[in-house]
Amino acid sequence: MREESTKRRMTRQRRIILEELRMLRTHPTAEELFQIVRKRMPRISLGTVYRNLDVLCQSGLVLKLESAGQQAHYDGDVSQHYHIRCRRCGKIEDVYPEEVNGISDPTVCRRDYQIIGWSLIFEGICPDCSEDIVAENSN
Amino acid sequence: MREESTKRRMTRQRRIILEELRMLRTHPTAEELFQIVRKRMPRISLGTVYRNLDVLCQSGLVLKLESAGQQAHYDGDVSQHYHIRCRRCGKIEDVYPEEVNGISDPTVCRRDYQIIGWSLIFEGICPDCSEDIVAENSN
DNA sequence: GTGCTTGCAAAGCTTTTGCAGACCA
DNA sequence: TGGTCTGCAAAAGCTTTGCAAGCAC
Repeated sequence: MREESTKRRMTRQRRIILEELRMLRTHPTAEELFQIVRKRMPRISLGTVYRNLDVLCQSGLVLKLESAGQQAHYDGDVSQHYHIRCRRCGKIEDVYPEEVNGISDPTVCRRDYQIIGWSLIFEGICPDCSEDIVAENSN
Repeated sequence: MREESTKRRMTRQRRIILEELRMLRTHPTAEELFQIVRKRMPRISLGTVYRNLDVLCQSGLVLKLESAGQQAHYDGDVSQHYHIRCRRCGKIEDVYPEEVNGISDPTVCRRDYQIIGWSLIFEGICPDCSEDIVAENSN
């Protein structure tokens, strides 16, 4: 069965979540963003924040920074840039392309951090799944 | 109070977990590795697998792939390489340095995948935490 | 009016932890 | 023998989901 694309609606909740996230220079968790949005919409629920962040990610308007086992962080800036995470407090900050001098020598990226390591992860659709998707859509 | 370094023991469980992980070319979750190790040690518990993977990561013998979706994945190969994750099935595969032609043009990384994006995450200790650590150790 | 979305609360999943007994060095 | 480690089970923490009412289009 072909998956129909769902018609999204720009609800007040969705708009405010996006607005607030874009105003932040930090990369809040869903919970943190919930606390912020709550000031403008006291009755909004955490579940709604999660649902909307998910929709916004799928639309490409928001970036989800996943870190397994812990809380995901969200980024309202989808332009090309990288991140640095503090292994102790979990805070995530931006790293801009001009700060990085190549993946083979990434130690010189932010002078104020003690760099321990880095990871480069590509995202895509594997050959098996590509086949499945084609099969699904040919029904 | 200064943290004393703990004396680690190479128990049968720890050894087998490391052995099995090193034999795999995949990057299993704790649960998956648990199922594998279980065949050799039927009474091992999932908690033990988690605890040992944590110890092995701290020793630098194992890599924890956190930014890899919901569950953490573990890698027994700690030599320099990158990863690619399928956004549909969650599978993680290796990407070797020679396949990557620079972070500004990462689309040419694996011909058999449809690349959607990539992320570069640095890990370190932020300035605030560095201060805290110094303060803690000066007691 | 249709059907996507919300608030609320409960459920689900992954990971962590407390404890008593077991085991490595 | 001492202190680390294990198995078991319960707890913790983050995220998802079911449902009836609400709202965007």
